[in-house]
Amino acid sequence: MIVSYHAAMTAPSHPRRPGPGRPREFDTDLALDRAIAVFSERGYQGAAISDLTQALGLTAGSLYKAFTDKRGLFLAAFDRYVALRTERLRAVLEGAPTGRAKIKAVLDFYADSSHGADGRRGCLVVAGAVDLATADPEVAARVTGALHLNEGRLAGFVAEGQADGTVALHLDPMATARLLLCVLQGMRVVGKTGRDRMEMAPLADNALKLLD
Amino acid sequence: MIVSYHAAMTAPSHPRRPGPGRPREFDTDLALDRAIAVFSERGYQGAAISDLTQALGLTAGSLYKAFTDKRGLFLAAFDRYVALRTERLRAVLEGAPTGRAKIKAVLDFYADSSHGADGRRGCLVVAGAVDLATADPEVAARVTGALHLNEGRLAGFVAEGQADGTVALHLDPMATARLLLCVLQGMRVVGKTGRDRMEMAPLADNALKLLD
DNA sequence: TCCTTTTGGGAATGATCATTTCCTAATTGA
DNA sequence: TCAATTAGGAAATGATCATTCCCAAAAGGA
Repeated sequence: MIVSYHAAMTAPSHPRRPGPGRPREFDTDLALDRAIAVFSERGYQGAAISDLTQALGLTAGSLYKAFTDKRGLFLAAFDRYVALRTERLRAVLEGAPTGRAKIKAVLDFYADSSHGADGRRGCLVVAGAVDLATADPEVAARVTGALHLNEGRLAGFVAEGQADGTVALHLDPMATARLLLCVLQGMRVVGKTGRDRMEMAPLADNALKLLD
Repeated sequence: MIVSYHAAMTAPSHPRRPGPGRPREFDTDLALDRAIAVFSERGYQGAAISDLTQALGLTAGSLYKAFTDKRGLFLAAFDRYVALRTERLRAVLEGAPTGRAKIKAVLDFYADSSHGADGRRGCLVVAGAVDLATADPEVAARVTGALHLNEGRLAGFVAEGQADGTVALHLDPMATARLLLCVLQGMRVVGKTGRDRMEMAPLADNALKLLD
């Protein structure tokens, strides 16, 4: 019997329809949250099933019944990671009135995610890019998709800023968005070496110069 | 008998003193060049010894006699990678007269390394950061060292640009260097998803706005 | 020439890993 | 209440992996 004292990190997936059979005793989202941490820290091949069963509090049998595969678990964790980050980003974006303010919020969000223990843990998209982009076409497609999603969001904010007068008109929204994307992903790489807030936070403000 | 048709990628390591015993039949630097490619593409744990022996054209016995360990091979490949990149960077820097021109050269160099097949292959420093930064303190120290080396170089160029009038004086050299470092490492991550030159090259010019 | 040393090569080894299997338990639906 | 279905659990399995061992070969030094 597994008892979850901590709820999942929010963003519940589609609730399971009851159906026949013994009900699942663990919270899938909570398990995926922990899988995200293990895969982010150790990489895909560096995360052994025994590491995962221990971190998720599951036996190998339950893990395989729920997620088919180590690869299936990674894909589920990846999808949840992207959904979770998207939701947190949306929350952070709520107060931002202008295109520039939205880009500032995104930069702050990534600077915050890239320092201290969270920074050391790293980004699952980056881990997927490094460990599986050349070996697993389906993971590669998801990594590409996640980056393009981000790039598109940023391009939208640049265009929005150009419309509201907070971003220079001479900039190419796509090229600027791609550069901002590099700044964000670069923060995640640099953050893996353990930087503090004093080092990362100022990057966000300085990067805004790219919008002038 | 192993015959090397291609010389190593330049930057020979310290030549081996002859000593007694059967002479080594393979070129250590060439072998390391190939190990760099395998580790960069597949990550540390994703690169099996059988992958490495095949790519290096060595048997497991020879590999272990020369490099002790899989870890030892990775460390040797890492050191060679950093040395090789440093030398190529130095070459690219030769024609650059001002601080700004040097930073432009660095950005161009990374944009070039991050597109096409080389971009897909990826950066060994990024791979080390993702796969081993939390698990292997010695590798973590080398990754940190490589990034700090780069950061310090960039800070020097910023200060140089401030002295020669090509970089704005109000900028903090360290903070600006750290932001440029994020741009560079971010290019390497984004490049893993297979971007072409048209996408990556303009990033270098646009990033120069950070120096105004 | 012979001894020492180091390498090349390939098979053997032992560990680790991902996955499966089998049994028990807990549900739903009839 | 019973059949069908699904989950929990732990041991077993088979594959893969990193590493070692052993032997033949190629050098230097005495």
